[in-house]
Amino acid sequence: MAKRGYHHGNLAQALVDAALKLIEVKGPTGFTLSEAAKQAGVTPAAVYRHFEGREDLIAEAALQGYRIFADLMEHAYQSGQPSALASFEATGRAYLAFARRHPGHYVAMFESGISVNRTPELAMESRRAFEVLEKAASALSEHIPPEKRPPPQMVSSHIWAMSHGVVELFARGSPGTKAPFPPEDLLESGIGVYLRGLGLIPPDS
Amino acid sequence: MAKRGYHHGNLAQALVDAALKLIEVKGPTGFTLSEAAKQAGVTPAAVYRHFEGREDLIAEAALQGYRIFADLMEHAYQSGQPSALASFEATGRAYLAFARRHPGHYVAMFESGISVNRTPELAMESRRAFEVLEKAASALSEHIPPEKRPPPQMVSSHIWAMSHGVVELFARGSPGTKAPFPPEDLLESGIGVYLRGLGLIPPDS
DNA sequence: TGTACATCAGTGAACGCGCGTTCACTGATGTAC
DNA sequence: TGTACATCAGTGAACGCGCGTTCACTGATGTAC
Repeated sequence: MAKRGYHHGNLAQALVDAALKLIEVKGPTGFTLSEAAKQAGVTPAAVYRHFEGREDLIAEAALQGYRIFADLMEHAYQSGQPSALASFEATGRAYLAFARRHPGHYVAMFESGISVNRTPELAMESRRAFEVLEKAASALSEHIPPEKRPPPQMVSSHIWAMSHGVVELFARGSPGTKAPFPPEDLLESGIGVYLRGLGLIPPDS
Repeated sequence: MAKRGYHHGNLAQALVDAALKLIEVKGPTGFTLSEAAKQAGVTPAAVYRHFEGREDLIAEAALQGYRIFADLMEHAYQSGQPSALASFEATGRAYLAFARRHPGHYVAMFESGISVNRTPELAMESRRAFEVLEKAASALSEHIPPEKRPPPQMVSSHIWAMSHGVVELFARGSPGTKAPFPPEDLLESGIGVYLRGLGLIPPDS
């Protein structure tokens, strides 16, 4: 990162970092290639030495986000072992923690409009992340009597939806929406009620 | 709407409609004032006879969306009366139905970046919509023993989050995300599990 | 019913702007000998 | 260790574009008499 005069040293990553900062601050719309270049102390043309163009730069930011996200989810899953319930709850918390700690990445991944099928690598990393959630849901399902057991993919979809909804509506400075509760509490309690509904937590705990 | 030569007749609404169509098709980013004007068969400058500018046009589209949304929610709430449970479930379904039937409005309201506090009218209509959800949650809470009753606003936040998450992740042609289940089923079942978790539906139904 | 005129709702040309992208270039770096 | 040279990673000027917005204008509409 040390600037050595003419050559930058690590421009590619500096551009990604600048892009992430811009996306975080000004939204996916506010990001421009020129501004990111300026932020990195470089001419817009220099970007083309490292990326194919604007879209490609966002895609790289998203890819790095999915990598961090998947790692975080996997780590959270492991941390709850061998309890299926603890693992599941940990991944839910990890989702929100990621969104809060890496808002630029989160927006690049979910709101920038880039398709996860843009490159095989991107598709792979996003699958890796969500497979953790599905695996956690699957293990959890084992504790439900088969006749009233919903498909694990449905369970993971529910949790994903609630997590994403909490992030979008309450965790960000969403315009004009004041959060009635801390997002962490909201997600925690929401998942709690949900798990109780699955019969996995005693009704009066 | 009939075009009477020089004068348009109902240009303001035609512009809103064009904006909604554009937002629906090309996302909140894809919308431009010029394009909307062209769509309506009019010069960009003509827009300024009816709106203060680009933002004002989006705000009007969002306002109309909140009006429809609030009406729909209120109607759904009424339709479930006098059962608190039926009312609650109906409002959840109405949320998703609105998002599907009015995708342009939905995006203008929740993804265009316009603040709900932009005008008092906008703030009022959005409050009206979400107060229905809170009222439904409140009535529902009456059926829960006080000592294990969560704050109604928390319950409505949970449902709002899950609804919004389902819409964003599974109901739209979200890039690269294939829906594992129909969004309607996903939301219905998710709310079902949640209500069971609140003890409002018998565990084995 | 017919005419004069004020009001209204458009036009079309022009603006300044920042954007993404291209191109020939050049200064810095690193390697072969 | 020193020099020649290929490669690399930047520059800076230029482009065409569509954007939002402004302005003086003009044709259409509707009303008073």
